[in-house]
Amino acid sequence: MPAPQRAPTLVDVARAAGVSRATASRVLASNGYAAPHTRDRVTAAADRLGYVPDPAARALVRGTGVRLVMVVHGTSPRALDDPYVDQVVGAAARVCGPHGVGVALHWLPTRDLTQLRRLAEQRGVSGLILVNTTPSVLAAVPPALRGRVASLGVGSPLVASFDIDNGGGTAALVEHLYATGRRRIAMISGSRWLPCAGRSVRAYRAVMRAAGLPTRLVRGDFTADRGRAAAREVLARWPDTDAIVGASDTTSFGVISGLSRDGVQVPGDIAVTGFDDTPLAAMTTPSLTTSTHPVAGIATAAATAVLAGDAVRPPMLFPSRPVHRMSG
Amino acid sequence: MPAPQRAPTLVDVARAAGVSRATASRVLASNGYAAPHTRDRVTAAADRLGYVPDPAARALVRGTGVRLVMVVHGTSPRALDDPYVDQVVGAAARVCGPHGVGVALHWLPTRDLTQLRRLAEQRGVSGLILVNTTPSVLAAVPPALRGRVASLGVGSPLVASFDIDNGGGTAALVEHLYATGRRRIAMISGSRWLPCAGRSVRAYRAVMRAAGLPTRLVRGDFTADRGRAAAREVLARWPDTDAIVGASDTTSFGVISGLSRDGVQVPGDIAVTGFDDTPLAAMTTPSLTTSTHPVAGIATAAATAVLAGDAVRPPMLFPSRPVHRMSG
DNA sequence: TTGTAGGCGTTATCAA
DNA sequence: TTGATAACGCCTACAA
Repeated sequence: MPAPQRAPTLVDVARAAGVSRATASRVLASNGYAAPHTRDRVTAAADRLGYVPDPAARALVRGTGVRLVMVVHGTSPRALDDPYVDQVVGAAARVCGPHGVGVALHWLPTRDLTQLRRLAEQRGVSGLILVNTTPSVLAAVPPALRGRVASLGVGSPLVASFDIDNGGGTAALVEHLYATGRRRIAMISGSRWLPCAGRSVRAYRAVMRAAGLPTRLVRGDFTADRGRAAAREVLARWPDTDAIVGASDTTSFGVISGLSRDGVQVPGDIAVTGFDDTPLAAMTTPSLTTSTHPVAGIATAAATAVLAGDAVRPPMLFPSRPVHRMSG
Repeated sequence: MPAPQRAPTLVDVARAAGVSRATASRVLASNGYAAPHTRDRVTAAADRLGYVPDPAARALVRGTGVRLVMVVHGTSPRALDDPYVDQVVGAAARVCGPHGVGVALHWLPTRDLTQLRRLAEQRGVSGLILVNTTPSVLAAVPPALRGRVASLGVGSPLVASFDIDNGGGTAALVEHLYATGRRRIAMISGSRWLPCAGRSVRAYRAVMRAAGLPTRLVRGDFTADRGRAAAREVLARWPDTDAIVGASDTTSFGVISGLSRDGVQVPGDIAVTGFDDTPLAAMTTPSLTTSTHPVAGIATAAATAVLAGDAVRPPMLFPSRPVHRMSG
């Protein structure tokens, strides 16, 4: 038993199994030929020695990178200061260990989408996951990234999409409000430039039209502050409003906070719904009716696909399911 | 202009600068000698070519790993399902890119602390950051990790500590409650096994003793559900309680939710304080008085230290500053 | 089916 | 102060 401390390397395994490096490598990593008997001996030796391939060496020779970059698009670096981003990074970081890679977080300025090209060219980058994807971002994705880029949002023929069915989720909430007697339903939307926000708005419009009701739309930006202000705008323009659909939980927390400061009862006077099912949606008073999304599951799926180098498949739509609580 | 697509390598830089690989390497990475003139030429060439060292090659030859592992200690994998963990991972992921590494997330089961040894032996692991650190975890840290392990919590001679001044923060909150007239102050603590929870409890005890008041202590576990139940326990045992100090915001959200369901007014009847300044502490009704912590800053400091391979320094205590809102 | 040999991009140890 | 040169651990033609 020599080398007591050093981590076992491929040569150690090969020697222990009585084969050459190449054979051991073939069995352990590549899909090359190997006699069943040999295969067994090698895997047995690897297990016994607790062999773990060195990701650096592997990445070097294979030309694959060593880190998965989470690319968050936004106008300022503050785009990274978002619990949603953290959650997504956390989920990706969970699936990275076994692949011998890690997650890095990068802000992609709206002003300089060419950074995408630079990221793609970097050796060391095994793949990209796009967050807050817009059509312009998709357009800026260099072809060299094919097979190792995914989007948590809209996709393209080049970029695999792992998205939430915002339309369906919003529609379900609006229909729920209608079913519980609300008729003067307003919506506070998300940022104009985000495709997913557009889908929500369209769904809201569609349901209202189908019900023969007029729409009441105020632009928001996913922040609570804007939600608070927007709620007042709604009341100023349409004082008889009896429900407000927020584009995000955060928006709706702001809405409720603004309303209650103005002495408006929720849900007595106005019902409020959120979107996302933030952990604390269940904790507030009143608790927030919202739509829940398997965020971690989505990020996990995207990371797994990128790490596996899967071919681009048709967009994957994850469900948005309503959660009925006290606020609406 | 040959090789239009391939990322520039060290040879390219060397050739462009008219020096040898070794010299280029010395200038760009190591601290070796180089004539000022040479140095300039090499850096200029590197800039012009947009040279970025291949982290894999570097890690391979230097024996340094390629990922930073965030090790979260807990009894079940659900220890990873925590916004705090996500936030910490996100912060670390932000500082990783420039170093050519990424973050992986790993659950360290209380039952099997020997996993730490296995992690330490893995090539590919450049360093560890411990979360939810306990003395037993510290004891299980193998010496081989010296210089590349940090703890977000208690430390040891081997493990650098980046911690929050829970004691100071809690004391400030309790003193604030006292200053605003509360005298029958109860505390709902955190999990018994977490050192930081112990510090909070001690601080609470100390302030109460100094004020000549009896303590009212109920054990919590940082969850909202437990907070709700614990609030009722407090009321059952000490019906005249006029303030409750929660060990975490989540605990306190549960407390408030429980109290308001029982018709108790916050802060009218009972003041409630949290701990952590969760994003939504400001959004709830009533908004939560709590203590704020530079979590991202702490994680950033820890990650930076580990990536730099800093020597172990005395524990670094980050401030816990009270935020006065509506609940207390 | 297996082994030999060369190379991936860097760094570090020597001489020069 | 600089330049050859030998690793680092692994994969993959190619040859046997």
